[in-house]
Amino acid sequence: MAKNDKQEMIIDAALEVFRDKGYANARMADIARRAGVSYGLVYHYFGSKEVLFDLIVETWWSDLYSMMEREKASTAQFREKLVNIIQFFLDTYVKRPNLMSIFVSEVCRSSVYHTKEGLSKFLKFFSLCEEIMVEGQEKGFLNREISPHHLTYIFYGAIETFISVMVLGREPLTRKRQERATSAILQVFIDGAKAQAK
Amino acid sequence: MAKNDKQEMIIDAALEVFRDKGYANARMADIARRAGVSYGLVYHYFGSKEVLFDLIVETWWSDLYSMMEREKASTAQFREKLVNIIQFFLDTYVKRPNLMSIFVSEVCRSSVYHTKEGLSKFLKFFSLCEEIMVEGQEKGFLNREISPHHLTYIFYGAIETFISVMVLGREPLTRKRQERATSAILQVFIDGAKAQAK
Amino acid sequence: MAKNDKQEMIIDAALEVFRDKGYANARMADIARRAGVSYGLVYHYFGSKEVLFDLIVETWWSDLYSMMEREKASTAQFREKLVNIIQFFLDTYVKRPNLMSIFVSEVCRSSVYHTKEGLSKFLKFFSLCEEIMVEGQEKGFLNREISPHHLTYIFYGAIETFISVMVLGREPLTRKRQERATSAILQVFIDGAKAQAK
Amino acid sequence: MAKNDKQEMIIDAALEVFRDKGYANARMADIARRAGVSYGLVYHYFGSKEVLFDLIVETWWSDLYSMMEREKASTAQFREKLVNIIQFFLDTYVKRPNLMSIFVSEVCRSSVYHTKEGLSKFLKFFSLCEEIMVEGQEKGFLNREISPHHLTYIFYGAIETFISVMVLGREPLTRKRQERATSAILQVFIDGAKAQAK
DNA sequence: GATGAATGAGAGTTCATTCAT
DNA sequence: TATGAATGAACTCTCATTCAT
Repeated sequence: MAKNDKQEMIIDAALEVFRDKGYANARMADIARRAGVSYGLVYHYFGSKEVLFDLIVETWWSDLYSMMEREKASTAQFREKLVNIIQFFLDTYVKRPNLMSIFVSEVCRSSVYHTKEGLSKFLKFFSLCEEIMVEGQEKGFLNREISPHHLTYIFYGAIETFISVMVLGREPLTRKRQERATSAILQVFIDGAKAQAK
Repeated sequence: MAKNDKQEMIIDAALEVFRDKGYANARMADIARRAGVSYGLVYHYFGSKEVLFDLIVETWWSDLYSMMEREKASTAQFREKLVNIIQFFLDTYVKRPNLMSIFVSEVCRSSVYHTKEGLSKFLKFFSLCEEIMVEGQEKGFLNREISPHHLTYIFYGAIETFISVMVLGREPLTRKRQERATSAILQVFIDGAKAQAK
Repeated sequence: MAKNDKQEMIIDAALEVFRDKGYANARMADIARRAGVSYGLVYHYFGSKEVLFDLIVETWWSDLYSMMEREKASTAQFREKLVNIIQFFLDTYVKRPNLMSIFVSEVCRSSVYHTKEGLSKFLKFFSLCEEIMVEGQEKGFLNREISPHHLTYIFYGAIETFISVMVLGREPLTRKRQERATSAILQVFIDGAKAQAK
Repeated sequence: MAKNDKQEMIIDAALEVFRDKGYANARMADIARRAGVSYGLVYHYFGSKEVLFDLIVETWWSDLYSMMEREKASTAQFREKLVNIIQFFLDTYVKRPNLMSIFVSEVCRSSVYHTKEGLSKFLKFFSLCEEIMVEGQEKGFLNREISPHHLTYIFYGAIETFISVMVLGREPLTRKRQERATSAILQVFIDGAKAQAK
């Protein structure tokens, strides 16, 4: 108990510090101080700054892949799958805002992160997303003439930009805003933004 | 001549080093070495790492704003304006790949960058983009029921994700791919990704 | 123990290095080397060169003020108070020669020191000294027609010049010399230097 | 003409910069900028920072020695000689305040200065002063029982402290204050500060 | 005479990490 | 488990000085 307590306090502190300062400017001493432990203990449990960071980021990827695999295997309607993907991001923003911030600010575009094995993490996600898009095409929901790559970029780009704007502005996300965002993304992605014919 | 030569060599070297290592891990000595000058000279001309970085990023924002203002004021068809915005990003990727990389990796999501006045730079861009979306709604091209904020996020998110994937994968961009990407974004944004009725 | 040992070793080393090279030319690496520790440890304990220097100088001011307050409050004869003030400086020269050197060379006239809050430190000392001079006037020992400012400058100037000459010449101060200096200062200050009438 | 103009502008600028920042923190670029010339020209004329500083300080010593030699050789009354010495310092403070500031802040106590041949400069001055004190004793003005060393320290210490207080406080010196300071120093030095018998 | 581009030794400081206790 | 003293590589930045023009 006590052991897990301290470990979790360190991880929580790390989430805050990485969010506030970014990986490069986060100091182990900051993390230890915010967790209320000595920095020796951070090393005792986590070995290095990089390991601690990777551990945190790994929980994100792991959750993301789980969700994507689940949707891929699911028998739900295609539209429902898209909704679930959008909701996953928005829910994570609500429930684990620090993790979401770190993903946006330190992972999804960071050259530093990508010098490591980071690119492959993304490619795996994109690949899962593409499979779902292919399924949408095969089931007759999506236009077969548009490449699944492109579909993925547009769909994911919309979500990521939404999330990023909220992260950067530290905006709260109410249930109502969440629904409106979801439906806006879906509507444009499926039906386009053009003016409705009467 | 000689003077501008050296200054430009330093800026070019900085573009490469910032692209490769990111702001935090870029060393002034790297930049100087790659430019073939002493690091004293980098300070002679640019004062500090931060100033040098800001100078580079400023050229990006300045070009971006110019383009957006031009499109806003233009009398071209709405669809044409969207095409021009997309082309601006793709052209910059082709002509100034290092600048584009830095924007993607160090600016558009960097927590470090956003602790400074960075957020306002984005808001200004989004605001210009929204004005164009509003124009599209007023001219009857775009659905008035979707908020201009949302339209902006979706449109820009698609572009940014395209660019990011190319940057991270260091992919070349042929004219043909450029055209296909443009039309994919436009088609989905305007008409949606749903399967075409026969 | 060990902790205080190292801290004191660093302070002692700093006293030597600041004395030998002055603040501006003292290198933190010198201090660390002379203390037999890494320079990281100097920063661990003292944060910066300036903090370390200020800490040292503060001990001087603090001791000086304590002595002056003590004399002010004392019920001793006025002449005795002057003797005690002179003795304080001479004793400090004997017991803490490095501190005295630093005061003479780096504080009492240093433009660098005075750009900080240094001037006020002096004014406080002068002010305490003046109060004692006023007391001397009120008790009928000192000539009321001479301004307490002037009395202070002359009295203190004599002491400081004695000390400075010893510091600059690295002269030893025997008990006997100490007594002769004290009585010379007192005699001239009180009775003047003019030839004695027979 | 033009040549001397620039040289003098550089020296004047150096006086200001050395006064404001002290030798260690004065930058050649500051001096050049304040003189309105390139820093290459400062080197062209003066060779190095140290040479420039020494040149300035040398004018002080040279003027001081001239005055002291003049007084030594003079047939004036002893008291008059003391007055002239005091006046020399006060006049220099009025006419060349920057030079006086530099002497007080950077020369008279600076350990940096004294690592060079600085101490001998002082000893020469003290030696001249002592000769005058000896003359005072021999002519029956000064008490023969007080060592000429001590007489020198007390007399000079009074002057230096007066000057220092004005320098540090950047106080103006009116003719009236000048007279009062002179007579206070003289009175105490000759007759002492003790209360006058009625 | 005059400029300022160019150099690079050198200094302060940071901070991840180790390890004795 | 837990601490924080201790280390030193690494980095940014300064600035006196040189020298081609």
